[in-house]
Amino acid sequence: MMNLDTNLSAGALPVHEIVYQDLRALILFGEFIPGEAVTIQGLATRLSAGLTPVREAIRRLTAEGALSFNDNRRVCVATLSLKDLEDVSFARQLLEPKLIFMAAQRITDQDIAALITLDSALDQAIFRGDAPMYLRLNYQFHHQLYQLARAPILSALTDGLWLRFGPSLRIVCGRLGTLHLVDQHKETLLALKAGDAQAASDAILQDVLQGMEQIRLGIA
Amino acid sequence: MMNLDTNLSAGALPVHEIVYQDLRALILFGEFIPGEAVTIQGLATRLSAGLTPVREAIRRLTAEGALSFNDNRRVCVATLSLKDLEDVSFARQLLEPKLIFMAAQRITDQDIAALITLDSALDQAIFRGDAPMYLRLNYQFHHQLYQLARAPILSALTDGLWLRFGPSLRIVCGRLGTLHLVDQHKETLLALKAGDAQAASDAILQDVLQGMEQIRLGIA
DNA sequence: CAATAAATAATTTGATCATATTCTGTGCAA
DNA sequence: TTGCACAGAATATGATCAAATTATTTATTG
Repeated sequence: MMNLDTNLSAGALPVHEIVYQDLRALILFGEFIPGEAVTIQGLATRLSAGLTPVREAIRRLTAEGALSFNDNRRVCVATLSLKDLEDVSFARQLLEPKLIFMAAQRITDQDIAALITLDSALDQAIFRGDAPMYLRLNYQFHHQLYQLARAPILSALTDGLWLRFGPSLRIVCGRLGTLHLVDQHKETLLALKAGDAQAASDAILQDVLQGMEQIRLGIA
Repeated sequence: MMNLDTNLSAGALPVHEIVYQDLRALILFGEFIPGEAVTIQGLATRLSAGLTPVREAIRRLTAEGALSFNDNRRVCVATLSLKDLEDVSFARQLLEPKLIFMAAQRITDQDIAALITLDSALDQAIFRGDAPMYLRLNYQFHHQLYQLARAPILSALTDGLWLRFGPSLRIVCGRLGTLHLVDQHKETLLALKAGDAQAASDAILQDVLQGMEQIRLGIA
């Protein structure tokens, strides 16, 4: 007899995929401390999964630089040195404006409306001091723009960079209230509405620089 | 009694690591056709390994964009569209010169000597028409330079790009004899010897452009 | 005797595999 | 065309063994 819980054809995701996404989110939104040990069995228990799927998810995130595989064969959350951060920052400065430039050329009014909604929610989260939500929405804002660029490889590269500094975001959370910065998202949205790809690209560059600087202050 | 085959303390690599490296090399040096199906069991047999380690290696290479995970849950060697190639090329043009610039600032005479040896072997391979060896040595030449830059994150990003166009290199092999191009490796080495980081960086950019163009011609 | 070092035991964790289950596509029959 | 059975493949689990860490005990030395 067919198990009723079984995922049927359409939206069925393998467990290793789900574990990957869950673990990815945990890392991306500062739920882990940089350098923290990650055990296979621990994750299997925490996420109610078998060892093999967890193992697969861990290898994947290791390949993306979110986790590091030690000589002991143990895995821990990657740490980000100041030097590393500069490299991440360098790459983001090159990739992200390009992506936004590409996105700007094919963005629709509907897309822009969605981004505005997202950005409003983001403002709310800051106002409420809801750090976890802020981190999620801020990532989403950028991620949505990457998607619009229709450049899967560049998107993947840039997305991957977030995993590098994700664990360090935990520190930024504390500063949430003290962020009295020029809101580059608003600038970006204005440029997008005006159809000015270069201005949007420039605004995002400023946003990236601001973001990277916040992290630098955090880990310095 | 102790199994004699057992890997002992020192240089023991887990099977999943070995499988990863083997599979990576197969992909990187054009042993697979773009789009070719890759089965877990097939690889396990081919590489004399169990299913779990193979599975882990596959997930890792999927994360790096060398393999693609279909909706069917089947895995195949990633294909590279012209659009994809442009993105890879864009990223390489930004990252690789930077890496070589960094490398040039800390390179030693000994390092340069090693690169010259490598490059000579490369010339020999071209002369002999030994395509597989050419591919390996060409990658090694670049990879060595990445290492010298001491920028693990940028190196990893750039290394990852090779996996994207690796499967397409198979086509370049046929042209080996017809490559009457200015040898940018020699230019790079001269600049490195002269301690001119900018010139080395420029020379590598030319090499990247040449390489990407060869692939473009191949897949067009 | 106290303090440190060495050895050993216990526990945790990782690696791998054999096996059972589920999924996907295909061919056949109604 | 639709439904159903079958083969090939992927998925997932738990068992088993090996390696590494931690805790404990014992020995040694000043």
